[in-house]
Amino acid sequence: MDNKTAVTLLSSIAQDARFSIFRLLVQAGSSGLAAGNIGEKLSIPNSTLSFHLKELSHAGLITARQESRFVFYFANYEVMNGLLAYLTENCCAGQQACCPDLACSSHV
Amino acid sequence: MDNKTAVTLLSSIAQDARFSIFRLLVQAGSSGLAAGNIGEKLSIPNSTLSFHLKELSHAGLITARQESRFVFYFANYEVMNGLLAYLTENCCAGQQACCPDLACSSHV
DNA sequence: TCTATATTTCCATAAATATAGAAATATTGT
DNA sequence: ACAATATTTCTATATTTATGGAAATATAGA
Repeated sequence: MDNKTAVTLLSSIAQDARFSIFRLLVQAGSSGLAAGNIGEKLSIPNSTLSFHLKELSHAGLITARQESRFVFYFANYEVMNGLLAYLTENCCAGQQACCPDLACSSHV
Repeated sequence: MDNKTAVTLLSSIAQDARFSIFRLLVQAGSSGLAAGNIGEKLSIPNSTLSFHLKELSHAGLITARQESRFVFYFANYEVMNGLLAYLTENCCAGQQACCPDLACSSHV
């Protein structure tokens, strides 16, 4: 993970619609959600939805899989975790205990 | 933390210059960095830097403190951790073990 | 192949964001 | 008050990103 990748990933969820989409997919878990289903739940028009889904999948945060007539989308947990790890990794920068609670446990 | 706040925070670091600035401040730790110092290290013109510093501090990710003739900036670890916690909090969505490694430890 | 349904591309437009020079505004030491 | 230094605002411009209707492209069942 480098800055460029991190910024791309962050940009992909730093937007209302896409943040909501990602959360929905996170909650849907391994069964995923069909594109139409997402658009319905969030009241997003087809073309707009498609645009955002492409942004997310292009960044690598979600994955698409054709299933029958539908295209199912899934949250990519590993990539998300990679991003979080990268962020938390530098959160203490040597000096301990700058992160009071939880987030920094990753690189203990 | 709600979606709106999360998106604002994410937007504030989802940008090359600001991501670099934030990292620099994270590494600087409790001693912080003067604005001019940041601009020098990252080769960012005054006005551009000021714009980005305002974005970050407005979002709440960094804090400013006047010290002598300089304005020192500091990473706001707590806010950052709050964001990470919010992200990881929903990363498993009930079903366990969807987050193989580290990031999800926060809400165990 | 025809039809119905699902999703994506095309397109034009709108809105938000980033950039940096120049001028204005602090702040402090003398 | 003056001079020196630091930072911010103002301004215009450039660039990127978001939006959604309409048309095009899948996909699969009959």
